[in-house]
Amino acid sequence: MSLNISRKEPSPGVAAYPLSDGVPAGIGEGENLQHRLGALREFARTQHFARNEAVFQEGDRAQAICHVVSGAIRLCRHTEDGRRHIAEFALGGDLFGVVGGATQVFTAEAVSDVVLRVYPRVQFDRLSEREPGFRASVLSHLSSNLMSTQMHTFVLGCQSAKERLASFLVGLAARTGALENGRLELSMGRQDIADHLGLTIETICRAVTALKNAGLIAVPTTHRIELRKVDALIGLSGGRAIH
Amino acid sequence: MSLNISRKEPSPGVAAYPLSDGVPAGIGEGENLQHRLGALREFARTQHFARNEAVFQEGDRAQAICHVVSGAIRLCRHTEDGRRHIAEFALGGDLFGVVGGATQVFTAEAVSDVVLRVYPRVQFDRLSEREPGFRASVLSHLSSNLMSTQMHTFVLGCQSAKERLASFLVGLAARTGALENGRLELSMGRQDIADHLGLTIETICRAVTALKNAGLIAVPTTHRIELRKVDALIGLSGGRAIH
DNA sequence: CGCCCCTTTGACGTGAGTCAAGGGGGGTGG
DNA sequence: CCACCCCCCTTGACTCACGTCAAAGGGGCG
Repeated sequence: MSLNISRKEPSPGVAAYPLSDGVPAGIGEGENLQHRLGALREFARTQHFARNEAVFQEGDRAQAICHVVSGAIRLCRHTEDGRRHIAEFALGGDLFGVVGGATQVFTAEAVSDVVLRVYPRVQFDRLSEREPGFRASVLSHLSSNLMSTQMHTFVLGCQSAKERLASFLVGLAARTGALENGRLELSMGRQDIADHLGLTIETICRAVTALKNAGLIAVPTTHRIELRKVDALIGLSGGRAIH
Repeated sequence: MSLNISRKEPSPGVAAYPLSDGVPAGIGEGENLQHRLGALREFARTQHFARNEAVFQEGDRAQAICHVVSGAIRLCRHTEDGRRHIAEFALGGDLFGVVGGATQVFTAEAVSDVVLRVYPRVQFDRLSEREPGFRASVLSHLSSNLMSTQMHTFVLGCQSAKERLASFLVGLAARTGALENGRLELSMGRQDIADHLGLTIETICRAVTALKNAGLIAVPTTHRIELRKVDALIGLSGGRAIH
């Protein structure tokens, strides 16, 4: 298995490099992890969380694999002195809680009202022991995740505020299919974006304004962004999307 | 899945599968991936690379899994406008080239003179298809990698220059066993450290000087650092090591 | 209608980047 | 064995992007 990183499929989660096409990919294996979880549907339960409610905390015993049905989740860490880092946003279709040891590595909080499909880890682990194809899917999922995280690392290490914002918007658009029509729905607030990109909320605001003034985006409402010059945005982002 | 993460050495792991729940962390598996590669020894060849020589380039066809016998490798990306990001340093005993699709995601270059043990990917893939335990090791390896990368993301997103340097030194010390005696050998130059931490070489120099003046480290030679106040360094690093 | 929370903008401060000018160590050649 | 040179590291002076602090808008909901 070449640990192939599925480099295509826009919508149902996983996509790591939405922008780089071309590579004959194929984690063989056929189905993605979300799909395969269907095998555990009898063990799953559906749960609702209100905006800002915590699903689990860093350090909690890891007991659940979560599938976002609707809404958005932020996976983050807090430091004693109040800094916060958001590693990732899980959107509709995405999984979280998969990676880690016996305890959760991140705190998971609802960005907006959220519906989750929750699978017991015990069953999940059991299935991956029994079913090689399932484990392959896990591997593929992990692999995608790793690529995304490495992308993020690059963004944080090398890019300016405007570039980071462009990377974020393009990445989000690629995940939600908004690259087609340019209409992007932001479920998270400016502070969340800031903590994801290693910037402050004021800098995010100024970067948004700058992109708007440059005609690259329009901002009809705070939580809706229209991509007006996608190519320019992709250029700014360095041609590599975050997520 | 428990995808146990910690790279913590003593790995007298027991679990039959890394996915088994609740097992005390520590790369279970008994054997790690490096060890399991022994099964492919008949296909391996040993190669030498001089300082700054490239092992492969980003975009090359991915054909090899590499095991660092001695020396150090940097895994990096370049942008058109000359920025460079070093995702990771592979030190003696580490593997690289495992993750990715049909093409390399990173450029790999020798930081110092290097000896590699190179395994053909074809054989590697074949083995992981045949041998579930092997695939489990791959998964475990990936998982470690992901945790490291997420750590790195946190460092880049939240920390100041001095904190980043402390994180780097502590992480490196933890990997090389230098936490014991505090004697740390830096195979990479200041520019490499800068590109790894998202800073400039001048900022690295100033941060080194600052830590030195604060008595946290001593710098007998450019490439040797002695950790004088490990606790303080760990405190600065936020208590979480990079690698 | 009005409150509250989030966002936006402005004015100013600062940590890191940039530019430039020395050092110093190790390898090479004489 | 010494001396020179080259490359990298270090330091200083100045700039600038981003952070901080403060205050003024909105927009949604009671």
